[in-house]
Amino acid sequence: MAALADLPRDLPLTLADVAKHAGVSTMTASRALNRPELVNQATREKILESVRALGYVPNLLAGSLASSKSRLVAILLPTISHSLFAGTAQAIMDRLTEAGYQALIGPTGYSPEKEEALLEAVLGRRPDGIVLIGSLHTTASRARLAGAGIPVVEAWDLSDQPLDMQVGFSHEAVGAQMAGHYVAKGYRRFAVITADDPRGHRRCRALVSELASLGIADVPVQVMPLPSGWQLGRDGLRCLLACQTPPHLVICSSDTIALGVLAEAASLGLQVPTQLAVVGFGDLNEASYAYPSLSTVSVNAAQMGRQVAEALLGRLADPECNRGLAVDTGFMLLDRQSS
Amino acid sequence: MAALADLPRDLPLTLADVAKHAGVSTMTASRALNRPELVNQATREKILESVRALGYVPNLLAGSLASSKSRLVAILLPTISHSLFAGTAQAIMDRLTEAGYQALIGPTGYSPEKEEALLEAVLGRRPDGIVLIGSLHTTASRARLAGAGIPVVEAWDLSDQPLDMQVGFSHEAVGAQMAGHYVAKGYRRFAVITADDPRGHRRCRALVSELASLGIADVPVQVMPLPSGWQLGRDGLRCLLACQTPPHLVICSSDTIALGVLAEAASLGLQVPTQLAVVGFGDLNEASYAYPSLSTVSVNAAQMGRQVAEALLGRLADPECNRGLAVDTGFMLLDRQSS
DNA sequence: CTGTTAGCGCCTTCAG
DNA sequence: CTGAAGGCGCTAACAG
Repeated sequence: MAALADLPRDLPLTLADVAKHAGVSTMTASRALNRPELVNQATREKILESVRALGYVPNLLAGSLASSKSRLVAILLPTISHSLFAGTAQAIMDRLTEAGYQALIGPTGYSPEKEEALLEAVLGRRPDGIVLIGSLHTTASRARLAGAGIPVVEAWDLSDQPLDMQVGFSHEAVGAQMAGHYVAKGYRRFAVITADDPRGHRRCRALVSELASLGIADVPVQVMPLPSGWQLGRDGLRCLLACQTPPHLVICSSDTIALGVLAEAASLGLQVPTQLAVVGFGDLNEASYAYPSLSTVSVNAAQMGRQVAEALLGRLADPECNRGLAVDTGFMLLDRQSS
Repeated sequence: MAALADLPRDLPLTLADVAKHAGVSTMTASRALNRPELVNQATREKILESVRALGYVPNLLAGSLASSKSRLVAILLPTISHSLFAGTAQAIMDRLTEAGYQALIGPTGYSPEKEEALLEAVLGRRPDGIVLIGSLHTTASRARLAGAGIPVVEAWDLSDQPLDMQVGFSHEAVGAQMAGHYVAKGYRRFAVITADDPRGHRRCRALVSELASLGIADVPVQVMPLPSGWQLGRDGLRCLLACQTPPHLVICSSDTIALGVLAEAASLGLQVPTQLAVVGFGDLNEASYAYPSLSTVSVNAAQMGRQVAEALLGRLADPECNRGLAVDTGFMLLDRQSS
C-alpha cells in the first residue's frame, strides 16, 4: 500500500500497462483478473503482483461495454427515506454486493414524468437487471422497460399484469384482513389516516369496502399529503376529532403516522388503547413495534429484499430460471398487549 | 409510444441506426442529443423524431468511456436502513438527479475488508465524484480514493484530515454540549446506551469526559451490538436497571434506541420524564420528535444532504471550486415539554 | 495456457 | 453547422 502512494498516478493506468509490467499480453492480464482458472498459476501471480504494485483499478465501463455485462442492478423506488423501502433495498444490496453486483439507485419520487426520465437514464447504463419497488406509474415506462429485455423484479406488490417476476403481498388483503380482525375484536367506530400514496390508498379502499360489507359504513378517511411524517399523524388525528364523532380505532397507513397519532393522543390526554386504539403499518423490526400501545400490521422488509435478490440472481445465472415467479411474502397482524 | 412497442427491439439500437434513419452522420446525431445548441434546429428535430420512433436509448457506458465523464456519483454509507443516513442520501440523490447525475450506492456495512473491495468496484465505474457518509475505515482505502483524483465529499463528520471537502458536525461537540445542558438542568445520575458505532462512541466519550470535568464520574455505559434497533434500547435499559444504581437520565446514541428505552420504561411502569428522562439522537423530522416524553438531539439530515450535493456540483462545474471546503452543519438540543 | 485480431457504441478532434 | 477518422479500455472469438 506504500507503493500505491509512491507512484505517479497522473495518467490513468490501463490493463496494457499492467500487462507490460508483467510481461504478458493484455488478454492474459484480463483473464488473470476475470477468469483466473484459465491462467497458469505462476503468470497469474505475477500479474496480480503488477496490479498491486501499480495500483491498477480496472475500468468497468470499458469492460461492460466490451462484454455487454455490467454487473449492475438498478433499483427504482419512491424514496429511500422510508424504512420499509430502505429495509428492502438494503437487503437486496447486501445480497447483490455479495454476488459481485452493484446497485444503481433511482428515487422515482411520486412524479411520473421524473420517473420516465429516470428510467431512461438508468437503462442507458445497461444494468443486467432491475428491481422495481412500488411499480411504475406510466404505461410508457412499462413498455420501455419491457423493451429493454432484462430481468425485472417487481417488489412490494402483487399485480395481475406482472412485467416479469414479482415478490410482494396483496395490499387489498391487508385492508380486508384488518377490517375483519378489528371488527372481531369488537371495534365499530373506525377512522383512517392515510398518506396520499397508491398502495396506502389501496389498503384503505379494501378496508373501507370490507367494513361496509360487515355493516360499518361512513368510515371517515383523512388523506394526508406526502411526504409522510409523524406530523401527518398529529394533524390527521386533530382533524378527525374536530370534524366527526370521535373514532375508537384509528388505522394509519404507516407507523410513522401512527406515532404522530400516539403523540397527539398523549398530549390530548387520551388513554391508548382504551379510549383510542391505534394501528400502524410497517416493518417488523421498526420502532412501531417497540411501543406497547401500538397495534400494527407488519411486513418483513429485509426478508422480502432477500427474496427479491434471490429471484434476480437466479435468473441472472440461468435465463430460464424463475419465469413467471410470483412470491407472496405475506404480512402479519400484530396486537401488542400492554404487557 | 405505440411505435415503441411495434418495433422489432431484438438487436439493440445504436446511434448509427438513429443517424441512418434520420439521414445524418452519427456525429450529428450525437450532438443533437448532447449539445443541441450546436445543431441546426430542423435537423435536430428530425433526429429527435427518429430517436422517438425507434425507441433509442443511448448507451451511457459507451458514452462515458469515450468522454471519460460518467455523470455518476458514488455514495458510500454504512447502511441505508438508518433514517439519518437515508435522509442525507435521499437529499443528495434528489439534487443530483435534478442535475443529471445518477447515484451508485455502496453500503459499506461495518466491515473494513468489504469496504475496500466495495470501494475498488465503485471506483471501477469511474464516478465523477464520490460522497462518503461516515468516512472510510482503513488508510489503504483513503489512499486509493485519493489516488482516484475525483472530488470527494465527506459527510456526517468533521475531521482534522479531510480528504477533500467536508460537510458535517462535530460529534465531540454533541457529547460535550449534552453534558453541560443536562447538568445545568439539574441531572446528576446519568447513564449511556450506545450502539457499537464509531461516531456513537465518540459522542459518548466526549459526553463522559465532559461530565467528569463537571464532577460527575463513573457514568455507566452500555454498549450494544449492531445493527441498531429498538430492542437494543429495551435490553440496554434492563441491564442498566439491573446492574447499577438506577439513572435519572438515559442518553441514547439514536432515537431508535431511545424508543426502545421508552417502551421498556412504560412496561416497567416508570414515569417518563419524571422518574426517568430519556434523550435520543436523530433527524429533525423523525419519529423521536413526535413523542413528547423524549428529549432529543437533532440534526437536519436532508439539509446536510443538500449541502453535500451543492458542494459536489460546484466542484464538478468548476475544478477550482470549494477547495478546502468545510461546512459545520451543527445540531440542536431539543427539550420536549410534556405539552 | 497464451496471443492476435476485431470490435463494443460513442465522442474527441480536426477538417470541411 | 456537419462529417470522417481514430481511439476510449476492455474482452469475445478464434488461432496457435
